[in-house]
Amino acid sequence: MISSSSSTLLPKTLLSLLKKPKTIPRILQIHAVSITSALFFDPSFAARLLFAVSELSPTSPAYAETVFSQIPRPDTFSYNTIIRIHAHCGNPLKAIHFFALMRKNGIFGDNYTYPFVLKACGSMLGCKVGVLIHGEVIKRGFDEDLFVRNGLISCYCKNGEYGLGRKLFDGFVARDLVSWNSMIAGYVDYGDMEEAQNLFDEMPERDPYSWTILIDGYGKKVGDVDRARKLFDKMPKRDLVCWNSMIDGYTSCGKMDQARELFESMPERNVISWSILIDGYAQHGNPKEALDLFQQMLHQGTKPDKVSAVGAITACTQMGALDQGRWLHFYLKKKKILFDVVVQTALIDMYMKCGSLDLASDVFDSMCERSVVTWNVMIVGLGSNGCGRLALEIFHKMERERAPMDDLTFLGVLTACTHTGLVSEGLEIFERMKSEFGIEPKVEHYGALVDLLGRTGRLREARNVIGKMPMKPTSALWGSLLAACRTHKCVELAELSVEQLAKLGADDSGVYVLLSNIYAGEGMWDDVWRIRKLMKTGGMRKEIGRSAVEVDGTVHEFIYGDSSHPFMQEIYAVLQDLSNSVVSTR
DNA sequence: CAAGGAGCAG
Repeated sequence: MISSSSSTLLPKTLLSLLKKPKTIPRILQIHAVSITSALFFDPSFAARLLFAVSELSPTSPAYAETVFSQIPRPDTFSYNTIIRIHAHCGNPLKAIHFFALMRKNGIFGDNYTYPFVLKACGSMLGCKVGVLIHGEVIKRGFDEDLFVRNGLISCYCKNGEYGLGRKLFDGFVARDLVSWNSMIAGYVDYGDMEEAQNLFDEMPERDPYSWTILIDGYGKKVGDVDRARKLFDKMPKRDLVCWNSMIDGYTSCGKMDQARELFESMPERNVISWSILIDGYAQHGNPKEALDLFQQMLHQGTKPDKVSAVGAITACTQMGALDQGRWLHFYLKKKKILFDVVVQTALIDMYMKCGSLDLASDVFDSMCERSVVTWNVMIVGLGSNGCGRLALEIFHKMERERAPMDDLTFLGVLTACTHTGLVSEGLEIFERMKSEFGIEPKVEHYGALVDLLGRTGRLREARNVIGKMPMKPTSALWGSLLAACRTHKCVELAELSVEQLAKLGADDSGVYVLLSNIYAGEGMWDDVWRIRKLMKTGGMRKEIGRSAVEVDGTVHEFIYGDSSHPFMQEIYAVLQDLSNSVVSTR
């Protein structure tokens, strides 16, 4: 038991306590005062503490940096430790930064340094830095070290230079399992399963890593999940990771039954196994099952992490299940699941799609860090809830804060403008999109522009947008022009749209229904009958419209023409009321 | 006086 400290502990005592990684978080908390004074009095204490922090899982890079800054004259070991932490936590730039700092201070590192640095290069910095490091490795005589050499292979392979990796691999006098595995992973990453399989067959011995690389490759890279399964069944010794990988192979191609079967027969599971399945159900249109599974996971005593939490939130979003979403939000807060940008963004999206603008805004306002996705979700959410002005406000806030934007930001703003009829504002932003923000409009943006103009009756301009856009117009573009023609009664452009849709092979029943409605509206009955006949001979049928909503935890489904819902009368009364009030506000 | 390279969820 760690006693709560009234007196200050000596650095030596603290260090002996820090030997057990599991208790470190508590020690950091309880003995914060002692640690501060130890940092002050014992010059080597910070270095030891830094190492202790690096052993934590999850590590806190921010805390590690604070500790690092307390080290008076960091040696190679301390630099290695801070570089390792950052490389491991996915901060490659930071890792390289400390590598550079080390060099600046006249320390050149040892053969322990390079594998960390190479990992950082491999993950995102590109192999140009890798090539530089390679030169450095040779210069310092570390090129005989297998750890370093394997690090180089993986760095090259992860940057698409698998040829360079292979050259290194072939030149090895000695290889170990990791050399083989790194090379095979390189081929799999590149999508060359044949070469990967060849190497795999040539291997003198294999471990679960080797098998998993191939299973994962067949399952996700090439979608040959049956081949992956054959390998899986042949494996002599299976570990947790390869089970998860196999399950993920099934979920990523939508074979949820097989995934579930495998999941049920697992000897042990971790939070990743649950997350894979939860997310799989959420991604493949079975959010109810995803939520059930999430509950099962809690029941079974597995603590959810950020990933599984996001999966469950997404499932709520898809079902429009506000109550369950709110409960989840509350639960995550209570259990102190880390709230990062991704989780919070998922919550905003959920609240928006459930129509709860206030709760969404609460989360948004409480965030100290926001990603592009966060802003986008906010803008899209406000727009689709009919608050175009508010969406524009968020966009302008983004501008003021110089937050990075992407194409989805603009798509969101344009759509928001369309829904609220803010034509001039939308046009202005479309103009500035390329000139000021340097973002090239895609087909979707032109589509939004056509919608924006079309819905307010500026059909000629909408048609000109389609005519002048730099890429080939898609069927969706003609479709929205057609829809606009229906609202604003323009037979000529409607016929043109249908003609173009037919050329693109996108003339489904809905298209002809629209056209015949337009004819009917203009009293052109001959044309109406012509279209109806055309539809009948073409074997087309109107698709049935349906929607679903959650109330008090129950999901209600509505199908066009179906009157089996117990509250049908009341529902229609409300609808009548709503349409009356819409008419009166116009 | 401690440490490194390869595989699974977003």
